[in-house]
Amino acid sequence: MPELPEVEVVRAGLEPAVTGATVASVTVYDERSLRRHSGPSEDFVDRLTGRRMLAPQRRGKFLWIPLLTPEFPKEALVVHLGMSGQVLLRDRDTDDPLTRVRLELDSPSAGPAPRAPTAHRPLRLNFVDQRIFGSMAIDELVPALDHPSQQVPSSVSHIARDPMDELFDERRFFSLLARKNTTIKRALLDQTLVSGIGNIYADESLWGARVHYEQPTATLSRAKGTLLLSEVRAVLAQALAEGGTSFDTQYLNVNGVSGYFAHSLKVYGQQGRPCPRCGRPVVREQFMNRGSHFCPFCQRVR
DNA sequence: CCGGACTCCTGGTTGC
DNA sequence: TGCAACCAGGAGTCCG
Repeated sequence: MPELPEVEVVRAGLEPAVTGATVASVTVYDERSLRRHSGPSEDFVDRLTGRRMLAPQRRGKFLWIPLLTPEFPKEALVVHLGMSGQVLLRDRDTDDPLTRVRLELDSPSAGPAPRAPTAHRPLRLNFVDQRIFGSMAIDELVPALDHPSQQVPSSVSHIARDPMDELFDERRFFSLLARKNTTIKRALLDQTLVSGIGNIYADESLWGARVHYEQPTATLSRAKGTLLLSEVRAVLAQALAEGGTSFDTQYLNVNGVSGYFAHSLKVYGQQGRPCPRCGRPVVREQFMNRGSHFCPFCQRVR
């Protein structure tokens, strides 16, 4: 479900509430949500309980909260929302259906309620996930391959930087596009080439750049590639500014509020409706076992 | 290396 | 109205 803008909305929403917070207790309601954790759920609970949290970080669609140890942060709580995951910040007496993991926190300041003047207030973090494709895990932090003074969870180190990241390696991206024998939408969805893009924003960006999803990357001109990357950035930035895309209550921010970008979608889910540029009908085709939405007139393989 | 099939799941929507 | 089929923002593995 959630792509970069939605995950970033969650990260930013968590930041003021969890930075400096202490984990008072952890309850695992469904062990399947710990599939990516390398030990039993007791190990997950033990390694999280009593720890202090640092500022949440993100790479692509992966989110993590470094955990302070007496020495230095060397572990993090890694969260992936999968298709249907949510992180909700609640008062200590609020329940959410489909909560798979719950953390009770002592938060230093702000939360969903009006700011309390007291130094520490109780806060509940509910990890909600209908389909259980998302996960929580405690993972070791390792130096980032391209920037060893930064740390990333070991399970995230193979993920490329996202196109909004200052250290995104544009030269590497274009050189891989030129070298690989694949098509452009596959490449946009390949999180080891560029991260954060999912099915919605891939379709929206390709429409913006007038590129067909099956355009071979090797024959994509450098000018088109540059245009496409700028469309990706523009679409992600606008979606972030609008709080992400919510079709229903499947995606909500940490306060349970929907995003507005669904109103701005040009082709995703718009099959049969007129292309906003040329007026011809938007088409949906099956691709990679999911839908690809595009305008056959504006977007052609060339 | 590449692509397709298949896996992990639940619940809302669609269509007969 | 009832129920089955279909659909969904992701990502990993395996096999040919």
